Formats: sequence, C-alpha cells, structure tokens
Amino acid sequence: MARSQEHSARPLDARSQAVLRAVIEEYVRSAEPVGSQTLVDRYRLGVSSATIRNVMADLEEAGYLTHPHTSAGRVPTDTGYRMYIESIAPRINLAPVERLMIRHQFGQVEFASEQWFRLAAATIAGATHAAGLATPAKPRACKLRHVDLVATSAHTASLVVVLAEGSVKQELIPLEDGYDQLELDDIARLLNNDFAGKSARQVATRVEALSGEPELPVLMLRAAQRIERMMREFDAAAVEDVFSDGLLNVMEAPEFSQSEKLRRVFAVLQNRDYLGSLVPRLASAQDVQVLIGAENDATEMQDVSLVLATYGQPGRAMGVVGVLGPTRMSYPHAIGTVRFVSSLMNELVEQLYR
Amino acid sequence: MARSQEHSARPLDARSQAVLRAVIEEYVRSAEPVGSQTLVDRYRLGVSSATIRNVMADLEEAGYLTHPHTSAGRVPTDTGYRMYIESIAPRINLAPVERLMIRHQFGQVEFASEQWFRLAAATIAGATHAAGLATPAKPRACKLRHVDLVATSAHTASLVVVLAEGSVKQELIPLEDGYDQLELDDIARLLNNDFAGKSARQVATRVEALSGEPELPVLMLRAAQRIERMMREFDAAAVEDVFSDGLLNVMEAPEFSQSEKLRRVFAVLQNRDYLGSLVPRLASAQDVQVLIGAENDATEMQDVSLVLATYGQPGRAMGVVGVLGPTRMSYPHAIGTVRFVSSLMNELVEQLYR
DNA sequence: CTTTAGCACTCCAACCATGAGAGTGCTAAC
DNA sequence: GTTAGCACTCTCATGGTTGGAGTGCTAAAG
Repeated sequence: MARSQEHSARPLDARSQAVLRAVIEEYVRSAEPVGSQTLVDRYRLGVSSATIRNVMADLEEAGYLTHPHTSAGRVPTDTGYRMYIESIAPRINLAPVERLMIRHQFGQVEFASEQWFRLAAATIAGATHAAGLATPAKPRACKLRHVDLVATSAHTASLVVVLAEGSVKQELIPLEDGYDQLELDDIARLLNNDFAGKSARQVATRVEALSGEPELPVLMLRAAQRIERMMREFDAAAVEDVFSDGLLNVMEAPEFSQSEKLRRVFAVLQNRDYLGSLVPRLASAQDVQVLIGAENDATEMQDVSLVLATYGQPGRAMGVVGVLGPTRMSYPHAIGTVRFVSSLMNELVEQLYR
Repeated sequence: MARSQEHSARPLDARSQAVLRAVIEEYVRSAEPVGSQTLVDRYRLGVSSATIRNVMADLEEAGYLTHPHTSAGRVPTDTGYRMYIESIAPRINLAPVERLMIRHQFGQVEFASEQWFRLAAATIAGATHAAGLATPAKPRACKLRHVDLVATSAHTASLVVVLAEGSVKQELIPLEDGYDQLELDDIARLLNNDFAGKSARQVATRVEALSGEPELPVLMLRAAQRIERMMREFDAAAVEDVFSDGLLNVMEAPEFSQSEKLRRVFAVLQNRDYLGSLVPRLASAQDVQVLIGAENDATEMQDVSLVLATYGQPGRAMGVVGVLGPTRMSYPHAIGTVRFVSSLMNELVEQLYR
C-alpha cells in the first residue's frame, strides 16, 4: 500500500476525512460531481450543507478535490483517492460470501497449472466488474527438466522441452534424412543425460563444448542449440504473458463513453510490455499496490487505476494479479478481491513446490 | 465467395456497375455519404451528375444503395457490397510488394508451430488495418503420440501429453507417496506402449479395461484417466482458441466513435464461441468467404464484416484465418490478404504433415 | 429514347440566444 | 464554529434560424 506521497503530510481531522470519504463513495456510485446538498441528504454527517461547503473548500485547497467548473459539485483528485485508500486499506477484508464464491471457482481447475492465471483474471473481472489482469508465475531462472523428440511426420519432429517449474515449450525441427523414432529416442536420452537440471547458462557452455566434437550427429547438435535458445528466450522475457479478462466491464463505465480515452487504454493493454514492466517494480512490495491515474507513468493510463499484487515464491517464481478499472472504482472491493485472489494463488503455487 | 443471394438475380449493365463500384470505393475512402457531384469530379464516368442521379435512383430501387435522409448522398447496402465483391473477387490478387512483406514476416518463426496462427492474425491486422483473426489448425480427431511423466516436486508430477499433430498438453498430477523419477519413467513407458497411436475413443475403452485390473499402480490408472479426459476435451472443443490482433485498428474507424456499437462488437469477440461456430460452416467452402453486416446471424455483428478462409488439410486438421472490420472496409485488399495468408498457412501445415 | 441543365425542395448541421437548475462562495446572524 | 440566505456563475437542454449539400423532377437538347 505504501507509495511515496508528496502532498498529504498533514493528517486530516475526523470530519474532513468523513467528508472526503463520502464524496468519493458518492462519486464512485454516481459518476457525477458531488454537491454539498447531496452529501447532507445521503450521508449522516450531522452538519448543514454550508459547513460541508466550507470543508470541501478546504479539501480542495489541500489538493484532495477539484471542480470541473465553478458551479459544479466536487470530484476527487488522484491525491484524494490515495488519501482515502490509505485510510481504509488496513481494514479491508472481503465479505465471506464473496470469498466463498471465489474459492468455489478455484476449486474447479485445480490441476491445469497453465490455466491458473487465466482463471485468476476471469475471477477478478467477475468479482470487481472491472478488467482482471494476471501473469503466469514466471520462474526467475529456468532449469531444464526433460527433453523429448517425437517424430510427427517423415521430415519433421517435435522437440518438447519441459522446464523444472512445470512449463512446457515445443518446437518443430526438420529432419534431414529419415531418422526413425528409435534414433530420436537415443538422441533424446543423450540430451537428457547431458542437460537435465542445468540452467540456461550451463546449457549454453555445454553446447559450446559439444559444437567442437566432430562425431556428433547433426540432429543432436541442432536440437541442443534449439534448447539453448528456447531457455535463453524464456529467461529473457520480462513476463511471458499478461492475460486480461473483462475489458468489456471497463468499456461500460460512463467516463469512457467518448471512445478516445478508451482507445488509449486499450493501446496500453494491447502492448503487453507496459504491464510486464510493472512486475519487477512490484516484486519488493509486501501487500497490494494501488497505482492511481497519473501515478502511472504511462500517459495513456491517466484515466485508469491499477490494483496489483504479486503471488508465488520470491526467488523462485513470481507472478502478478490485479484489477484495471476507471480511477473512479470501488477500491475497497478491488483491494479486497486482489488480496484474496493473490493469497489463493500463493496456496496453489506452494502446493506445486511443496 | 459463393453465398446464396436473394436479391441480385438480374445482372447490372456496365454503367450501373461502374457507378456502384465508384460509390463503394468513395465511401470506403471517405466514410461519408457520396453525392452525385463527387462522383463526377473524382471518377471518370463520362456522364453528368444528373445522369448519375438517375442511375443511383435505380440502384437504390434495386436495393444496392440507400439514403440516410432525403438530402444526403448515397451509402451502399449490404447487398450492394455483396454485388461489388462478387464482381471483383475473381480478379483480386495481392500486390507483389505486399506478398513479399507478408512472406518475409512468415520467414521469421518457421518452427514454433504453436505460434503460426498468432503470426497470421498479426500479419493480417497489419496488412489490412483491421482486426486479424486466426484459429490454430485443429485436428479432427487427435491421436496420442507420446506421454511423459516428470516429477516437479516431492508431491507433484507434470503429465505431458504430445498429440500426433504436434500439440502438447500439460497438467499437474499429485503424487501420493514418494515416487521417484525412475518409477515415473516406468509408468510412462507402460502408458506409451499401451496408448501410443490411439484415438481418444480407443484410449477410453482401453482405460475401461485397465480399471478392472487390481494389480495396477494407482498412479498409472490415475494418469490414464487424465489422458483420456484431456484427449476427449481436445476433441470436443469446437475450436481451441480464436486469436485476434489489431482490434485497435477497428476502434479507429469513425463509425465506431460512439462506443455503443463498438462495445457490441467486442462482446462478440470476447465470447469466442461465435467465431468458433463459423468454422464448421466454412469447412465446405473452397475460397475466401465474405460475411457482410447483417448476413452474420449475430445481431451484434451487424456493423462489421468478416472475410474468412480456411487453411490446413480437410479431414486432418483445419483452421481459419480472417479479417474483422467495419462493413465499410476495403474488400479487395482484405480478400487478397486473407487468400494469400491462408495459402501460406497451407504450405506450413503441409510441411508439417509431409 | 437518352442525356443534361436548371430549379425547387428537403433536410441536416451548425449557430446563437434563452432560461432553468445546480451548486458555489460570501456575508451576516446565531 | 455553524448556519441561513442570497447573489453569482456556469452548464446543459431547448428552440428558432440559416446555409449548404444533395436530391428529384421537368423540360429542353442531342
């Protein structure tokens, strides 16, 4: 939750806090600037609208609220949202009903580990009515577990590489002159003996050594080089994939009805690098992180917020789950959901490494 | 290209055809209703605007054009587009420069067969400035090629299933009491001996037989059941995945500036079943198929057109590539691109089965 | 019989003025 | 410190007006 904060050094008195909170909650509900009278009508603040106006003027002075124009109600600023979130974050816990529903969804696909992160994104999208994001848990540095060479036709074979953390990669490899499956098995056995348990770097040095030997079957060297490249690419990829679900939910928000803003947001999501680049930044964080509007350094993201958390085991394999929604989103709910889903994902990963 | 047609039994005379064509090309360019004067100015039709007006009135009568309102220019109807497409389709061929560029892109990832269809979608999106669609080539009925059991931790193993057509599936499987890798290898060997080359159905009957035998290791039966389920699910899935790229291109079209229509289109794409359901419909077609606006039975798709073609080998493995764009799209270009990309994909698949 | 010039007509889109309503900030009283 | 009251500001919806684009028709020309 911690994120350095230039503005709000001075804490607010209880009433200002209550008003800020009421403004935000009302604005999240209605998507329209909030006037003093509305607050008096709907929230038990115990003072008149004139007093509220004074308080709101102070909050605006302090940078927590703004005016779209003189005779309109107040709208929270990014700083306002942050203050609000920090004041409530520790107390957030998802309602038991929701926990149950989410846990139930996770019960379904216990074993297809490749699907976990998709499920996480879908669940989050469903629970928060915003877009759910998730990346698979990417191992820090992969180790080779097992290699397989399977003939798929007379002139091609499938090279299957199983990495220690459960990922599987596969490529086609052309066969020059009719190898049969038995020969392929031999080569696979040799490769396994030589490479199993090795990291990308270790494989690379080993391949170097091999390429000197003249007696080696061509195919063996070719396959070894492929394996080396696959592992190197796997390690190099910042994040293998960012899966998102429920983008439609975001499109439905009234602030995106003029498609210009929406388009910008999509542009960022389409280009997966941006979200990938967040993972290292999050790695050190303990709890859920919230990035509000302009706090995201990408200008395209100024109108949306991210609620993110890591999962997995530090130093072994880490992934990210989160919510992308309009800045005007229900943060308590989003934070609660993300926190809970990340804890579920933790359990799953732990089960994998136990 | 063939698609039954209620309206246009009677062929148009040359001049009407030329006018229809000019209206469509101008409308595709400008996105605005086309007036008679504009046509005279920009297209060498050799007659005055009054004559054009008469011709357009006839075309409207015949159902190929409409009016947004009395004093506006003409806009093509879906029927108009179809007439146009059918008159030009046979002559469409992609410019050599474009062929070269596309072929170049395909040269890059020759071997990662899992990525082919993504590349196809990306290429189509780039070439047409619309959204590219592609599904992987899905075998009609899969056969088991090879099974692998790899321990990933003390209590879990990774079950890797390689199918005959090059797909790889992977699942986690819990290990009750400390199997070591050698025992896993034994079980995998047994499974391979028993199941290799078998279809989902054959595997199922074999599993049934096995479940009677009392001496069998628990893990072996468990794995066998999993394999059976994975293969059954693979066969049952109408289409494994529909990958789309370049949705942003579609968002940029002016007709989608009010986000309502756009949202509807997205809703369909998000829900992959719709596109999947098109595959069987296409299977019988020889050439590129064009589905224009309301010809799509989904009401959400009324404002967009699909240009689709199959690739692969009938009876073995078929997939679909295509374009999704506004009804007002450049059909010659789209058809040319899709036709060419599908032929490239054919080459790739053939290479795989050769 | 076909083409074209001319013209009246239609309808949209943009512009402006107007007024109601929402909400503020300020002042003075409590 | 709080509140009632009030003047003030700004937006938004409404309605009337105008200019222009483009049509359909008619009558003349080819």
